[in-house]
Amino acid sequence: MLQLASLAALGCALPAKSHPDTRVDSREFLAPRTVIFREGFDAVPQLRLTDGCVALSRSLSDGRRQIIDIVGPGRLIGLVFGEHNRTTAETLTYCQIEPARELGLAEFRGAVNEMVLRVESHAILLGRKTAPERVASAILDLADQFARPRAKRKGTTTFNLYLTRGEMADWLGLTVETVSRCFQRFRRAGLVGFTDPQIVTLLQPTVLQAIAAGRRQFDNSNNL
Amino acid sequence: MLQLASLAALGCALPAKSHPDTRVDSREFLAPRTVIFREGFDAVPQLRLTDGCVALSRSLSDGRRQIIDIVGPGRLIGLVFGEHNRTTAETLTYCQIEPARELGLAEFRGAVNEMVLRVESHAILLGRKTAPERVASAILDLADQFARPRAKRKGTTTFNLYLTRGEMADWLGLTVETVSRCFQRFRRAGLVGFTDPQIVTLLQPTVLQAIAAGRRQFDNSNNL
DNA sequence: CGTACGATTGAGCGTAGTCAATAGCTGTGG
DNA sequence: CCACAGCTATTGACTACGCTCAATCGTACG
Repeated sequence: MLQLASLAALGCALPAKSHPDTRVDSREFLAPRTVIFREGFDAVPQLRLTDGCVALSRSLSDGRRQIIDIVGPGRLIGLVFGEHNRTTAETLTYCQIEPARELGLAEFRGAVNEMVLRVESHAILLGRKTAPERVASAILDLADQFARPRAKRKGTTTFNLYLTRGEMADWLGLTVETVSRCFQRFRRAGLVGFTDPQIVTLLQPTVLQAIAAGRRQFDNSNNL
Repeated sequence: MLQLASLAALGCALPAKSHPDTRVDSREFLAPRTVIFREGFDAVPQLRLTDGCVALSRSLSDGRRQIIDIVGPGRLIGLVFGEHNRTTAETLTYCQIEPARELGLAEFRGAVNEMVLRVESHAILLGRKTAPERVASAILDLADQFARPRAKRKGTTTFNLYLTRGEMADWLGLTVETVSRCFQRFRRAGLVGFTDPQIVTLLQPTVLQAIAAGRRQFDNSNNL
């Protein structure tokens, strides 16, 4: 029960009752690994993710998959400008979503800007960063999206890494094994801590930031 | 003079007079390798590329560069939704640009959709495709954007590959050498033809499409 | 209790990167 | 006119990062 206890401690998006069909607050909870909409299908109305974690992905015909973005609470999914969904959206946790109310122009521009900015940053990551740089970037991004503000204010940030190693791999353009090895290297170097593979603590965020940004002097130091 | 003759034959964006400061049609021609706007600087008004080829890129602090998109005639550059430019825009040829007139909603949505679609497709390419798959995808994309319609209607498509091997590498997340090797493999396999490295003819577009899409059976066949 | 799945770890391999040399072309200046 | 520098492309030899394959462990679940 470590898993569940940890989830609760971190404020994971678990429903009051654990049955996935439970409705809370007259809103629907979606179970983990539920497809919200699928790439290529008719566009779905804009949604706002109230709680949980969603992966947006695209696949090649032979099954190779690339997760384009990981979306945390508050952000929009299904920003579609054409007739069809560009990506598949899949929940990674219990999720609460609601139809996005009409957006003001400024808010809309902000949401579009954030989305494009993130995809473009991810393109640099995929095209030009090494495996440890990618994993460090990912850990920091997820901490930023999913660590509770209260936890962040204290010295050490701990958060739930909703993604499996396989999903991290599909996000970062790596394999499961490489992601796992990078995590272990970071742990041995004292940069992050975890007992359960999903519950991660940032121990040296500054060093992680340096690695994520590609400042190479940190690669060989810190007994990596 | 092969270079210049070929450029002219393909309708490259050369000014009537070769001096870069020449003005034609009361519009400005920008010389190749001119920076139009720079990443992080104050946002520039929307521009339409009338003629030529522009690269949008971002860089890491140590100089590693990722070209996010290659823009051909008719498309917009400087679709900015925030206060600062997300990317650097640099001409790769003589270019003609003009302020984009006010866009209708439908047109705007279309432009945004195309932009996001392209970046997301590029993310799959960077994260999940092999080097030959990337190069094949790039060749087809550039043929689509830069081959003249007249040339396309005939059996064989020939076009000017405005990018150097180095720029291809920065676009595809590879190195100069790997790009060059892929081009040579494709040439030996009879998929593309070129004497000048910039002037490329598609000889077996169907096979290139299959490789670009990642249908693996084509990798070992066709004496690659 | 058995099956399934995720994570980890090791051994070996292969794709793409690094380093280096060369050729070809362009533009410059003596 | 030629020598030279600078740049792009190509090619070869070697390296190494990350992938593949395989085995093991722990936990969840029916």
